Amino acid sequence: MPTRNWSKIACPAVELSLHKTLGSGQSFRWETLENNEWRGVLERFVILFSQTDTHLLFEVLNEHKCAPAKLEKKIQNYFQMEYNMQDLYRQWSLQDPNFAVIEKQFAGVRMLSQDPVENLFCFICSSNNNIKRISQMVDKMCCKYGDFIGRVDGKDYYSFPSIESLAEDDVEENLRQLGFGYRAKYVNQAAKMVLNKGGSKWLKSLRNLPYRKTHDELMKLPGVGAKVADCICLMSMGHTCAVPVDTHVFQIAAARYLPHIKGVKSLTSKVYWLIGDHFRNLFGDLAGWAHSVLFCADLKEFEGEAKQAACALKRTAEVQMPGPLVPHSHKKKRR
DNA sequence: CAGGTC
DNA sequence: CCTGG
Repeated sequence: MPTRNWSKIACPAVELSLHKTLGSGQSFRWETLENNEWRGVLERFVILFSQTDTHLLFEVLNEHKCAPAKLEKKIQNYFQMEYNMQDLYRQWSLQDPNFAVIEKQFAGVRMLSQDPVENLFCFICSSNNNIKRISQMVDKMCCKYGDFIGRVDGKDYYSFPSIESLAEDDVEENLRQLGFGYRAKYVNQAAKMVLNKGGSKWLKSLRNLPYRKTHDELMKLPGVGAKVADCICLMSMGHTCAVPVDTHVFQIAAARYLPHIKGVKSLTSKVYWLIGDHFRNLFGDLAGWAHSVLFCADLKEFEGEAKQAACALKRTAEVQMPGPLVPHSHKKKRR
C-alpha cells in the first residue's frame, strides 16, 4: 500500500456521499476499492477519491500534471459543490412527504457535472442494460479508442474516446466484436451525426439552449430516446429540471404519485412527459436533482441501505394508498 | 428480464 | 434487437 499524498477540500459527509454519487449509475467510470476509496478517470487524470466526516480527499495517480488550484476547481465543478444539498433536501422534504421519509438515509447524493461526449456515448450503451455490463462496455470502448493515460496497480487507464475516433468506419464492427450488440451501430452512427453537426463544440453548445430544445436535438441522434436524452440534459447539459423516466420511475410514479396511470402498460411519449412534468411541478427547477435522490433509494445497488427507508415509505404509503412502494419484481406481463 | 430505442 | 446473469 503506497503512502497517500491526499489533497483535500472541505466538504462534510452530509453534503457528499461518494458511494451514492459515484456508484449510482450516473457515471460508469468509477470503481470502488476498499475503505470507501474510488478510482477512475476525470478528463485525463486518473484520480483516487476518499472522504472523511469533514473533507473530500483526492490524489492524482498518473503523470498528468495540473496546478493544484486548477485541479481543485475541476473537482469542485465535477461535484457541483456550489449547491448546498442540506438546504435543498430541506426544501424538497417540505414539497414532498415521500422525500422527507428518505432524506436522512440518502444524504449526500449529488448530481455530477459530466463531460457531454462521455455522457452521450455511455448512455447510448445504457439502453436495456445493467450498470455492471454498461461499465464493462465503457471500459472496453475506452481501451480500444481512448488514449493511454497511465498504469496504476497493474491496470491500464485510458481517456474517453474522441467523437472522431468513434466515427471511424470500422467502429461498429469492432464494438460488436466487443459485445456491444445492437448498440454498436448507434454509437458509430451517433458519432458520425454529431461530427457532421460540428462535433463536441456543437454538443456543448446545447447547454445554452432551453431544456426542451436541447432534448429535441439530442433525440435526433440514433440510439438516443426520451430517457437517454434526459440523462444527458440532466448530467452534462446543466438542465437541472430534466427527469429521466425509466421503467422503474414509471412504476413508482404510478404507484405513488400518479395513481390514475396505473393501468398504463407501456411508457408512451404522453405518459413520459406527464411523469416528468409532475416532478417538475412538485420540485421546480431542480426537479432532476430531487428525482435522482428519490430514486437512488430504489436502485438494486442500494437495496440494503434502502430497506429501512423503503419500509418507512411503505408504511406511510399504506395509510394513503394501498400497494407496494417498491415493486421490484415488475408486474407479470400478460402475453 | 436488465434504468430503451428503432 | 445484442448479450449475460
